[in-house]
Amino acid sequence: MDYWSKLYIPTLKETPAEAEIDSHKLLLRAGLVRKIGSGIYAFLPLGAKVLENVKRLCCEEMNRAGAMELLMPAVVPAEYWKAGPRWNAAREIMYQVASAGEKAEFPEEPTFVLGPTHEEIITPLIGGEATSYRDMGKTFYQVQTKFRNEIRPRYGLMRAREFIMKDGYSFDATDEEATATYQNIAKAYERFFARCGLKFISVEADTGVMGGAFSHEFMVPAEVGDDDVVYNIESGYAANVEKATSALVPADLEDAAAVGEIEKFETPGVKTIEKLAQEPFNIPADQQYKTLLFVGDDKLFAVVVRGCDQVEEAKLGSLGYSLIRPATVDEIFEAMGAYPGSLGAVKGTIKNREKLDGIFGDNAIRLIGNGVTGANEKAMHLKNVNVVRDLDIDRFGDFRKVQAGEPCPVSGKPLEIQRAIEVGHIFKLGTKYSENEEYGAQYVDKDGNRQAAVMGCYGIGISRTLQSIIEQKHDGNGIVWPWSVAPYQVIITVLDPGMEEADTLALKLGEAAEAAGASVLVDDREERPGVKFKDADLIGIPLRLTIGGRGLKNGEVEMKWRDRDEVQKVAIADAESVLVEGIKAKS
RNA sequence: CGGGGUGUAGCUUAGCCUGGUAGAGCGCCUGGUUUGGGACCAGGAGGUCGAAGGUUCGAAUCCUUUCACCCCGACCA
Repeated sequence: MDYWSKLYIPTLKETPAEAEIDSHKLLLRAGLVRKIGSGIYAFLPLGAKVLENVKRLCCEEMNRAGAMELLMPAVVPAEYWKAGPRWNAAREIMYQVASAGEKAEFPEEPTFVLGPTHEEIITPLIGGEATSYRDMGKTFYQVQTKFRNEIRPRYGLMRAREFIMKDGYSFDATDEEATATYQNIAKAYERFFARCGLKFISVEADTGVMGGAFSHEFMVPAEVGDDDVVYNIESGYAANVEKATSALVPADLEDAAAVGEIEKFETPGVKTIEKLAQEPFNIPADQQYKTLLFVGDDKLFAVVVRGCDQVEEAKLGSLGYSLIRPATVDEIFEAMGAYPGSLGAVKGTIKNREKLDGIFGDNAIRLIGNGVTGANEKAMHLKNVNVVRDLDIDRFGDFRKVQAGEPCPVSGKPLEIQRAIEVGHIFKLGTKYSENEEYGAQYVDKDGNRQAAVMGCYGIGISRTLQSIIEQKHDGNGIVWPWSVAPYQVIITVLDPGMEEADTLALKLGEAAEAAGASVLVDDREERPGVKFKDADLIGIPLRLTIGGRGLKNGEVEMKWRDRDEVQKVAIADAESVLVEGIKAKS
């Protein structure tokens, strides 16, 4: 049982100007965190308590799933990363650590880095010693501060440069066992997020730089999220927009026959899809081919989509390049002989075709059949361009961003899109990290053959989950903590501290609540009642017990749940049993 | 990295255009009156106006440089 007057809970009446979204404002106003720098936060005592609660729930569910907690270093020798498969892609987000002291050096190549994630550490750590098939079927996890040089930290703990993460890693002997482990952890994740009181959905996700066979994200629907989730409730289909597909292009679609010879026509001043869609040309965007150039691992390539579609850059990952960026205007001109706005992929019109490592066509352009595209000449376009006959496509694939209303790939019903916060992400990695002989993780199977362990990795943003709970559980008065993570579960608001009868009753009921398993905060401050009620609401304690002189005179105390409006008056004689009953119902 | 914006007391901010003793509200401290949803009165503490340089008799205010932070975009495991 803690007494407010002995604690440090600096609540704020006014919102600091730095906070934009409700959960960030409440983190600050309720005295949970304070900013130290951009994307760098300190947890104050109350915030530390919630963090600990979220962490504990996570550990409980991981343990229940059979995983083992360990702890790896945050400062990591850079060789570990250099030996791994993604040093080039990942180094930009890693903070470097120089040697220390007066003779500190800051070499071009980092000596140490601050760990942004730990595949590169655990693979040699466990893989180097786990040498028998008997050592497989193990899952490890840790809860640790992670460091990532986010280009733009945002919204308090939502996207921070230093944050608390639970990261887990599994090693299995076979692909089937690895899939079973993956599904087992996915269930643990669902239990964890449910216990946090969150509404969430799990969606198919892009594997990104992490790589691997497949992946799911755990998403908390919220307008302030950074991701778009594509879903259909009836069919249960749900995927990150980076990964989502639709049934827009029928599987049995027959390619249109050519309708006539290609015709070049003048389009003075036309550099955009919209311009071409207007008078006097009137060519709808969905009848135009849009040609975009990218650079993948220093090689130029082109992607052709419909004029009305957007390229989903995450999907370009399937092309096999490890680093992709849009091409510059100069690079485009050198290859195509034209500038953006006049580009096209028609055979024979590209000035330096050999400079293009490939031309990739989105499946949906087949819906156009015969359409219009740039002539790779200023102010000229081509019509009657037939997909099969005329376009110089090396390979078709799914490269476009799905839009709301398109048919669900499972049910054909319209897809919906919802903003969401990514709080967890799991990957079935396969053997990407384990197959390397020197660095990786191999074991010897029953038949004496050397095999690469089949790995998985599993992340939960603990501090981000904390803020997501606030984002989803708050009202105009403050936070509404779920019982499971609340910093205190019961607050006893003593309106007349110093009145012996009130203090004695508070102590008695507080002890009873603790005996029933609840954590208790007694507000014994010399403040007016209004201040205490406002503060109790702001910091979001689930159950409030009010003891005041007026009530005592009538022989009663008040009980109020933070997430309900009604106030329950309870006779002092019954108070203990009613309180304990309420606590038992929650635990 | 591109675009926009802000730095004045613990928090919210006025003053800046048009240079002339740095102001208010909240919070804090003392005393008093209050006491069931962020009380009132009186008194008080707290600021090198983000930093450096310049112009000027004089700079929070004008100029230059720089740093930090916020928002949008790009990026994002």
